Amino acid sequence: MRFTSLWPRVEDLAAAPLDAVLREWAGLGYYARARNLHACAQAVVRDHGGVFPDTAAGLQTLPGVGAYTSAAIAAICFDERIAVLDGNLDRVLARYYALPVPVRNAKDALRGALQIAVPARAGDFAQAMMDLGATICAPRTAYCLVCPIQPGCLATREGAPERYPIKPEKAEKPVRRGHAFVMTDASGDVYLQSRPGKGLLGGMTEVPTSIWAEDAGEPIYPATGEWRHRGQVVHVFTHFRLELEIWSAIVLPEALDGGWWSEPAALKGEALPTLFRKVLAQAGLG
DNA sequence: CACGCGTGGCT
DNA sequence: TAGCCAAGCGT
Repeated sequence: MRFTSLWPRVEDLAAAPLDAVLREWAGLGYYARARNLHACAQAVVRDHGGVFPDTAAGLQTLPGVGAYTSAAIAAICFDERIAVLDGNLDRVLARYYALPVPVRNAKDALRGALQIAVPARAGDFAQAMMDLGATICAPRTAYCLVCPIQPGCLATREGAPERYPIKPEKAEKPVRRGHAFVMTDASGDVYLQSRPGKGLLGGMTEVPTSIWAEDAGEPIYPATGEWRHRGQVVHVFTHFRLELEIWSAIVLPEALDGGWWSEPAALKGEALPTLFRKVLAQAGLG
C-alpha cells in the first residue's frame, strides 16, 4: 500500500524516478517487473493519453503485459470474449485432456481449446475457472467428486488425475562462487554501488563483488585495508546456487568512486535485494 | 522458444 | 536443514 500511496495515479508512477520505484520494490524479487511497471505507466501516459487500452491486443503492447495479463484485464474489465490461461488453467486443462506432454509444449492447443469454450461474461468465466484450479483441481489433490467439469475429464477417467500435468525434465543447478567486499569508512558508513540496469538484479544496489564463476579464485580487494574473512553466504537463484565468501574492512574513502556511502541506519531504505542484505548481515551490519 | 528471472512458503 | 515449488513476461 506504500506503493499506491506514493503513486496513486498512472501519471504519478510515470513521473517517478525509476530508482525510487526500485527502492520500494526491494525485497520483492523479479525486479524486471518493477522496471516494466514503470515503463508501462510511461507508455500509457505517453502513447495513450493516460488511459489504458481496452482490448487484449492493445493491452499486450504495454511493457510487462503479456498473454495472461492482457486477456485477464480485457475479459474482466471490458468483457472481451477471450480465453484467460493462467497456471491454474494449465493444470485443469492438462488433466481434462490427460495431456501426454508438458504444458509448455502444448500451450497454443490448450489456449485454442479453452477459447472455444469461452461463453458470454468471459470475465466471470475466467475467474471461475481459475478458482476451480485453485480450490478443486488443486496442485497436489484433485477433488473430483465436487468438480463441475468432472464428467468430461480424461485424467479422472484414467483414475489418477494428479499425474497431470506432466513435468518437464529439470536441469540441475550449477554452483557459482565469488567474493563480496563490505567496506566501511572511519565513521562506519558502508560503501554501496548500483548494478547494471539489465540482467540479474538489474538496477538494484549491491556491495562490490568478484566475478561469480565455478571457481571463486583468490579475492582481489577493491581497496587497501585490514581485510577480515566473515564467513560465507549461500543464495539460491532460479537457475544457479551462489556461494559468496564475505570480506570486510575499514578503508579510506578516497580509493573508491562510482558508488556512495550509506549510514547503517539508512540501509533499509536502499534498493538492496535479499542476497546483499544477507551479505551485510553476515558482515555484522543490518 | 527454451531459458532466466528472486523470494518465501512448504515439506 | 535443505530442497522443491510457484506465475507469468521477455529475450
